Amino acid sequence: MRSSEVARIAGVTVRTLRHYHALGLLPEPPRSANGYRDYAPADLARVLRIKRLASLGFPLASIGEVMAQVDAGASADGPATDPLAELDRELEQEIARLEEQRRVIASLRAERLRPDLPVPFGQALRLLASDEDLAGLTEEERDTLVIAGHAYGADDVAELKRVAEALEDSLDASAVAALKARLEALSADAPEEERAGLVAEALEALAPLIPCFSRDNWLRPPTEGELMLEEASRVGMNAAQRDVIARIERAIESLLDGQAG
Amino acid sequence: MRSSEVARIAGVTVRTLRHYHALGLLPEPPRSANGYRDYAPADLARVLRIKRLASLGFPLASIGEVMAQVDAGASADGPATDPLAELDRELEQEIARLEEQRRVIASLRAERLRPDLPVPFGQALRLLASDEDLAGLTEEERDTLVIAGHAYGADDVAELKRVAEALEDSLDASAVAALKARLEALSADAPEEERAGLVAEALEALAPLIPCFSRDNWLRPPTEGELMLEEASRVGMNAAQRDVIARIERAIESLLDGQAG
DNA sequence: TTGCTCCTCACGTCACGTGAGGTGGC
DNA sequence: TTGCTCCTCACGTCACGTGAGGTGGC
Repeated sequence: MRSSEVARIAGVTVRTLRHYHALGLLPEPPRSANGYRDYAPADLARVLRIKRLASLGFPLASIGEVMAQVDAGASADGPATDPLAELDRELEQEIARLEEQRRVIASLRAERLRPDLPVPFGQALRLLASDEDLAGLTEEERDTLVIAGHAYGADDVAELKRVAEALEDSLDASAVAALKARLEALSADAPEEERAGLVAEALEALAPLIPCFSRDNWLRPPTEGELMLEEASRVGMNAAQRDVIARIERAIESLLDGQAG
Repeated sequence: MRSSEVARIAGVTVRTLRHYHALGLLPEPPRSANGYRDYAPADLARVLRIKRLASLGFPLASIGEVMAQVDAGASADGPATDPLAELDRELEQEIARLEEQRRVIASLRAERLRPDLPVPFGQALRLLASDEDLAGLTEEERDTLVIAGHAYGADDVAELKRVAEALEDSLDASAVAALKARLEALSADAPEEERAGLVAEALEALAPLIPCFSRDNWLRPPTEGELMLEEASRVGMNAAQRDVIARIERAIESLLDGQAG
């Protein structure tokens, strides 16, 4: 019979038959006088077997072997490596992967988190910033958050959450906003007096948070990701602004270091 | 920074970065004097965002749009078509497909059926033939079964099961085997007398099964698959054998046709 | 000169889909 | 001559992996 008949009856396309030929899964039938392929019922049967095994999830590359094993009568001797069992394990793993994706998606949707941030980081962020805060971020701030989301480990996120809880009742939001505005307005050639003032006021405002900070997190050598995070957070800052930030960080570090002694 | 740094920190390969460039997902950074790409923190952030969205299951081709939608602040206006919801539906369907495959595999394993036959057909076959029967099939017989498995619909399988049940208590297995042997031994030039005798004896032996046969199944016009099935079942038979089979079938058909009147 | 890092093609993967361009029987 | 069916390349899909072959700074 013609290729189109085989294809129609088997429910595949002619191209599929060619593909099976190319893979060596289906033998090339003899040609009739006009060069058309002339298939026998055995070829149809083989196509049907291939189709069924493929529908179970076997890759075509392994179906030849599976069919040979079935034909050899894998029933009696108890096959050393059961292809069905192996395939089942793979399907199980694939399903587990997809279900994990769905769980993450469900969390993102339920908590209205940014889908391009890790869920735990996004949750911590929720405690620190309102929807409007997040909507009003500059591109640089958003990129910094994305890099932080990647660089922060579980302990960093825990620290973030502690800070967030402390913030709720101990911090004066308008004071923080005022400090942030003054830092942004700081010109590159700001005098030492102005810088030192900013550092001191910032440390005073941050004082209630110091106990939340983790000595481990602050004093261990930074990872590559954390270095990139610092770089990202300083994009667009001038020398004076970087100086002030660095001095605040060093002050916090020495406070934490002193705690231990 | 260099491409290898970005790749290492982001946990991808340099080739992946090139791929994102080629897709237009990641802008080409400026080159330094030696022609090396010089990435900014914003590029790292973009790679991280792409990676995370890809890990959720978004195809790369749609991630550009998803990121734009996230940046546009899809939070306030309630996005007309939520990409996360759509993705979740697709994942759900994919999981359902894989679970169906696992269910079929579980049936095949539990009932020790041939994995290249449909489960219901294999179950019916189990009632008709023992493991040894199936192991002793010729290639032609096996191919015929495979094609039958595909050609038979639910009603054909039901008929098969009725026949199997009737067989258990009403049929003489040795008589059937003897008839089969005589048919196989029939020479192409067998005289009419011998043929007619075989037809009559076969009909007598099959008599208890006639009530199990479905008038609908036997008298409706055959499908293409059924025609191929008949062709497959006659592979290797000579003219006399085909004649005998055809006469048995016609006799059964006229019996069933008569039932209705 | 020997490594190391970067660069640009370009083919391979998986199971086919989809033309493109040509031929034989009605 | 016009359709219809078959044929053989051969590129495209998806997200990169994997060389191949060349270059620049130590």
